[in-house]
Amino acid sequence: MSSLKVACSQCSLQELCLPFGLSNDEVERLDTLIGTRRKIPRGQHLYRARDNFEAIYAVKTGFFKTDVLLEDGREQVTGFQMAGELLGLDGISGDKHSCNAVALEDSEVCLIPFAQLEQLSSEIRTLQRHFHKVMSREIVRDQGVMMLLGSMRAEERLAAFLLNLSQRFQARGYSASEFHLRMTREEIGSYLGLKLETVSRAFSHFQEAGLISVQQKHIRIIDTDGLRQMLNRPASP
Amino acid sequence: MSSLKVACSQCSLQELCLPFGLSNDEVERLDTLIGTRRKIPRGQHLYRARDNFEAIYAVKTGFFKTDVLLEDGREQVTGFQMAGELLGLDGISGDKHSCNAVALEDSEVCLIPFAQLEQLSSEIRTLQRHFHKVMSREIVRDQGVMMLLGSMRAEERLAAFLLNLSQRFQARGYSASEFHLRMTREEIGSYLGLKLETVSRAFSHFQEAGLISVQQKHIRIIDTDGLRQMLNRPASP
DNA sequence: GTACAACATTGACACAGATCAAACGACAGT
DNA sequence: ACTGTCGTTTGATCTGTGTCAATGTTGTAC
Repeated sequence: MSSLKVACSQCSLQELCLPFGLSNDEVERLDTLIGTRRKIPRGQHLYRARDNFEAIYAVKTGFFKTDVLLEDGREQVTGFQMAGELLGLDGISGDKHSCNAVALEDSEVCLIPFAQLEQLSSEIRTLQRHFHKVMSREIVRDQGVMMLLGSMRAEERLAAFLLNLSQRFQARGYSASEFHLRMTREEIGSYLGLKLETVSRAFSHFQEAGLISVQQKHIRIIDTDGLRQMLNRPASP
Repeated sequence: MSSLKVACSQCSLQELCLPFGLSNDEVERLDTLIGTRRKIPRGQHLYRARDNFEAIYAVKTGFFKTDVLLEDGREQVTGFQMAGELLGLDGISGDKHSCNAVALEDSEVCLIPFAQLEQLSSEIRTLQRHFHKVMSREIVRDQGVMMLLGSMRAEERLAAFLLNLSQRFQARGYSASEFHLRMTREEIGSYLGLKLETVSRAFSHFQEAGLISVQQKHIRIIDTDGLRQMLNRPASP
């Protein structure tokens, strides 16, 4: 786990990440606080539930999952995070992390000491505002996941998941229609409240229907509108 | 919808609400910002999805639900809020509310203009800190709901729900073992990702098992530990 | 190149919870 | 007290997804 100097002002993810909306001057002040980058090899934890909380993390490169474990071993994946997204907001409330964050591929994160971030955000209005928006966006995202888990059927969930990934890849300059899944069917299933076999069958079915093409972890979206129409389909007559 | 002057410094909910941890002086500064209280009769909306966001709300008395609606009419209840809890944090991210907030009984809320709250929280360190904790707590709560919806069986979900309500009533000085549900079976079901019939059957089953007594909306918890043991029960052989 | 381990697909069957339906209870308005 | 409405309970049946099991595929270590 090496660490090196890094600067938001040089970072191509500015517009997706914490510095969004800041002036050049302000980004430079943010730089003074974001001291180090950390490499997390695939499979390793960035933090674990019950670890002390002192910093949040911005994904610089790579891909993470967050999950919560029940005593009996059941796992719930609560999210997948990609470049520019923040990790660790769960820790603020109780000074301990409440979930695990695991790298799904070799990744790098920028470490943002939280006490200093609070200090700086009380000085820089736009930073404060943006940080609040980021936290709120997380709450809204969670509402969406609840909708998905509480009211949608298996194939709707998977369609929503694929469309969401597609849109996030696109926002990062990657193809919206072709990408590589970093997570296993089991992790997708855990996130969507389904078993891995159900996920696999839904993939196959989408492929048969000509909506996507699947080869293991490689996904190509052929018919985005068709996928969208999979949503809002309560029952199937 | 009447409005009247109100002060945190006089409020018995201080310890559960936004002023938590503030000094007397600081609470008085908070008073200057929390101008009005609003009465919301049962069944009325406090706000709706897509309403402009300008304030958050603290529940002074009463009981709310928040929900998200899909175009096809499906509803997902995303939470129930009681005295001292904040409503509206979802609106910060997009300057519009992303869910509906409905009073489940005649209620009163304190209106907290958000721009002013941000201003004050940049001046009062403990307020800033506490506000961040409140937002983070919401994120952690949502993780719990995801766990519930994604990995638990019907009776586990209901047991978790009852224990959660019980604990929150207790924190407000009410009985932990005896309370009145403000929501219908359908609303509970929507929150828990179940149909109302399943909720009703689970209540009946808990009653037969001697864990609780149910008479319509009146609940008495007889065996808290028994209820707790309903959790962490993956499968039944 | 071969062998192994991890992950993915597919099929057959089981079951938890959904759906459909009927009856019951509580409460509000007359 | 009577009636209608809304919410709840309970039963019978159906079905989407889980479970169990076998086979296929990919990537890695030797």
